[in-house]
Amino acid sequence: MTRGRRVTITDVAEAAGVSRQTVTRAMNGMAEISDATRSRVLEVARELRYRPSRFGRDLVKREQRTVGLVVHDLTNPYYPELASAVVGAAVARGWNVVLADTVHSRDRVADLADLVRQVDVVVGYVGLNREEKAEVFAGLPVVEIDPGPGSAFGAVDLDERPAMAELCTHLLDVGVRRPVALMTSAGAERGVLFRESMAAHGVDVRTVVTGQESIDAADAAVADVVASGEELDAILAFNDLLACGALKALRHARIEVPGRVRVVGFDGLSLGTVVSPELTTLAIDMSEVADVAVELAVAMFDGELPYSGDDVRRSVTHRLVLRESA
Amino acid sequence: MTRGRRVTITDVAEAAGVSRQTVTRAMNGMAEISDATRSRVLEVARELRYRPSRFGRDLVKREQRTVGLVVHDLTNPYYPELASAVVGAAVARGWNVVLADTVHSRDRVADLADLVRQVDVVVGYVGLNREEKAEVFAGLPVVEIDPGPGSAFGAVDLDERPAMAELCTHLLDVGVRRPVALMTSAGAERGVLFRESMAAHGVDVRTVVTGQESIDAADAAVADVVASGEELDAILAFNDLLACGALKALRHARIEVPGRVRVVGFDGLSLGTVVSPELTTLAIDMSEVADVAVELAVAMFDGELPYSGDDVRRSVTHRLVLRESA
DNA sequence: GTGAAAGCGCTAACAT
DNA sequence: ATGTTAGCGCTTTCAC
Repeated sequence: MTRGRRVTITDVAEAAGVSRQTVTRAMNGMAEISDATRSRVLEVARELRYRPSRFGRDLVKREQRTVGLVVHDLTNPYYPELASAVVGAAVARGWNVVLADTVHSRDRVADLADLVRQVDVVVGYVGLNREEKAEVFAGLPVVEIDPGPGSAFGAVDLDERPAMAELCTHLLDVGVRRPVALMTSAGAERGVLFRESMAAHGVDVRTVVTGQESIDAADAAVADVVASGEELDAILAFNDLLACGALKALRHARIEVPGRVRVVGFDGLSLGTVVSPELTTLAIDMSEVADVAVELAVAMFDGELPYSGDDVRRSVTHRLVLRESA
Repeated sequence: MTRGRRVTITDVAEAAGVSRQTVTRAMNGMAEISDATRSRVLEVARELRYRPSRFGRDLVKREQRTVGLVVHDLTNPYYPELASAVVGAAVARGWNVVLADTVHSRDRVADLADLVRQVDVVVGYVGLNREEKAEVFAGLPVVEIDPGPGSAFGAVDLDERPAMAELCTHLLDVGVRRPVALMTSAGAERGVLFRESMAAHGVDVRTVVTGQESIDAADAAVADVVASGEELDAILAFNDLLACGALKALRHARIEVPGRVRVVGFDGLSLGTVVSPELTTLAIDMSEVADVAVELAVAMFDGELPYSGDDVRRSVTHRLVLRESA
């Protein structure tokens, strides 16, 4: 049972009294071999617990392609939906996916450098600063998702503007006048955009900051607002997660949704259909994001596109999904 | 921009006028090289867009280890929590994770056979029949999660009994007399166990079958029961997903939870804390499951354990987590 | 149908 | 500090 030297094709060849090529033929179900020797070789291989080394094989075959998917935390429901879509897009193109999250990482730069050595392209939420990225990803096709302006790599940008405009119209139509933006940080782009859009219609948005991106933080923050007695008739949350937190707080305060307060999330996760009332949300189509990202990465890898610049930026547009909560 | 022959270490060596070994030294930040040549080589490498082949490297270094994680559908929140935990357990041991789901797969046997060629061990929910498994995984360390009796591989069994006993005591204590088991299929083990446990206390359990493992199916099934006017005071769902569906149906029917009907889920997903009321559930510790599974797989790979038999079966125990819904 | 030779791209070990 | 040699485990010619 102790692990010795790895069993190689040569061991099998010797044990079976044939050449290594014959073993290859047997293992890979190739044609030019008699049934007799094939089964004999297979038998020996099994006895020896022989498993072909993927490294030797891939080195010569060179058709093995894998994308490294980097997400922050699979425990945040946004990332699994992305991961699922990326796996789908990748397998459709015959690529493998190796998964890395940054939440389990003590040293992001080192761990990503490790990942980089195992994959042909990287896709996802990389989350390093400019210099670190340049160092870690030198020479590798990378497609960042929603990286903000000035990415030095490929990028899939998420465009919230049209949906945001639509949302504001809807909110104003139904009489919203005291909306709150529930954001993880004061500077969050989504919050700023909401504020500006509503301001254009003469409506003030108060921003409430949760600090953390968690349901509990959102729950607590909204509970505070409610307790303060301040009027509000709508909440636009940073994402669906925070929106769910808002829902919880309002439910505890016995405030009707959407009757008295409308709640809107961001992302369009399936999570939004789990809760009650179901979440109205500014949704992104994850399969589109994944498909565009993988497509871009593959094209970069194939040398059909450069590794940076406008040619490798794409945009995917949010859309307003009206469900029950607003 | 068209992709030619791959740039190899030899190309860089020639272009820089040094030996391949020197290129290796430069690329890998090794010691025995002057700063001058190092930077010259690096410069040439960058110009040529040289990236070392991981296959050549891994073939000689032989320290690259990866676990194949097989899940059914990342869109089902159970699997991401598992995936997150497995990634954590794997990186802690210096292993990579390649992710495969079976929902995107047209031909499970073929796709898993592909996966098998890229990994050193397989962990997860494999979902093939006996013969297919034997064929696909011949000679590979495999750890199945919750495979049921008679697995031919390593296994992490999930033991629901203690928590189930505790749950029944609790339910009876609070006066439950007309419980319903909300299951995906009539034969589901969890349902059977619940029925038996309650029967031991003289309480009948009615089983309601959803067919599908989805919130909507559960919602519809429970709505039916409610509409039928039949009395019920508790629902034990097959998992947290179905429990959320039950919650939705009850909310629409304006039936108080836990006031009039208690609802209990299974798995202990974080999903259960998103909904309101928060879900009471028979929870499994995913990090424990993942850790045990990866540990087992690694030990099998290292030749410290056999590939099947009682030595490679472990058990992880559910526990009752009382939250708001029961 | 089978084997011998050559080589995939890289690094370890041993020169110099 | 740099180069040479050998070889990782496999498959692809190309003989026979």
